[in-house]
Amino acid sequence: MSDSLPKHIRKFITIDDDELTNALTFFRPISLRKKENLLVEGEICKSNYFVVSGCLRMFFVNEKGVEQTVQFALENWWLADYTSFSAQKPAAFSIQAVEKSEVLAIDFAANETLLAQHPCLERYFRLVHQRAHAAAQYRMKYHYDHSREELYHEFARLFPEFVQRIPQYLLASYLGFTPEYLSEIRSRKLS
Amino acid sequence: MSDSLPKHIRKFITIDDDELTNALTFFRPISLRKKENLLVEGEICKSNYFVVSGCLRMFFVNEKGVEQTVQFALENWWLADYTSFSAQKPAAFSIQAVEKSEVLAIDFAANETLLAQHPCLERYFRLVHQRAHAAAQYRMKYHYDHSREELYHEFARLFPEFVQRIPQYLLASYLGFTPEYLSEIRSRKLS
DNA sequence: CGGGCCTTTGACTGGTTTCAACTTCTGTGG
DNA sequence: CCACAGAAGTTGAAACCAGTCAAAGGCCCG
Repeated sequence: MSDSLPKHIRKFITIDDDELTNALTFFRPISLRKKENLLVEGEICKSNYFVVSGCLRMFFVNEKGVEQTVQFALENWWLADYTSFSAQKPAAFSIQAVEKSEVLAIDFAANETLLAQHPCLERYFRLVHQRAHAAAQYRMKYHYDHSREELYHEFARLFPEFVQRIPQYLLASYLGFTPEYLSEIRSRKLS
Repeated sequence: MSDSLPKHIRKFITIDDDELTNALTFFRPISLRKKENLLVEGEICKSNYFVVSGCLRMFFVNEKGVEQTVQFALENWWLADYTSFSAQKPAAFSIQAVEKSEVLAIDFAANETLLAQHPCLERYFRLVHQRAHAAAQYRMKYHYDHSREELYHEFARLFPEFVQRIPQYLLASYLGFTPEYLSEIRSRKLS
């Protein structure tokens, strides 16, 4: 198993070696090929996923049958449909690997046991969710504050390597517009 | 002090009376008139706020000088600029009372002490942030899935009493469009 | 009773979508 | 290693959703 999760945990809390080692036994490694699914809309989101390497995306299919990407998760990010995971009820989203990926999964029940046995991890997950909450507030601000075209330029400025890494139609989907329009924006910028 | 916070805490965790009573001493009650500010953009978000009664909103001022509301908080919701609160750096948002409100505030330093003395509250805040994170995922879905007009009808269907309670221009701001357009939507529905 | 804020209405504008056709890239099997 | 099929990206024209601006009307609160 990679050591990226223990390293990530220690960025947020202090925890001794024995307890950390034991905690890690609750996680299950999963290897994914490109486009392989971890969760399909309508199923129950059984696990919370930590990305060791690669990239996941969460999406849903809208009324017109088009896939709308709502979130990406790169290395060291957690991802799940938390409404589904928390209540163990059907998910509104699907989760899929954008590229070949390694993730660590923790099931709902294992998660409860883990936190009961190692209460110090409550703090870790509190900080992880608080950070995600903060990020969601900023993300809403970006959407309110910018036109679609500006969203693209902002995103490309903030995450230039990521823009290279993923296909354009996924980026367009994430930013909330059509691949055709993204194509137009890009050609405009070149001239 | 109202008992709404202890009740809320006990919806999420079990905690004995003494510990809960002591924990409550860390919070400071604040009364707000309509339009009174708790936080102004550029200041540091010193506290996390729990709404006992009334309604808060978080907003920023865009390049055109227009206030954009990104979030409301009703009874039993927590609100803060969590980027600013976590790092104690200048806020990107302002927080203001929409109507006469009673809130409980906990300062950054008091929050750290509270959690150190009462680690069981890490779980409470973990669950609160996880719920907020889940809500943010659904909110993004709504924005991707619906036109502006549909957003209004969905919102009015889900929170009819709230639509009555707040002025239209704030609702328009929250849904991401202009008061003029909201007015047009409403007149269309009547005929 | 008055003033200012909120809401409504209408004409015009433009950013973005839709649709369809075409080109380029990618990967998989022969 | 090449060929080919499907996926991804580009281009352009027409349509539309929603914003902007300006002006008038309603309503709350002092």
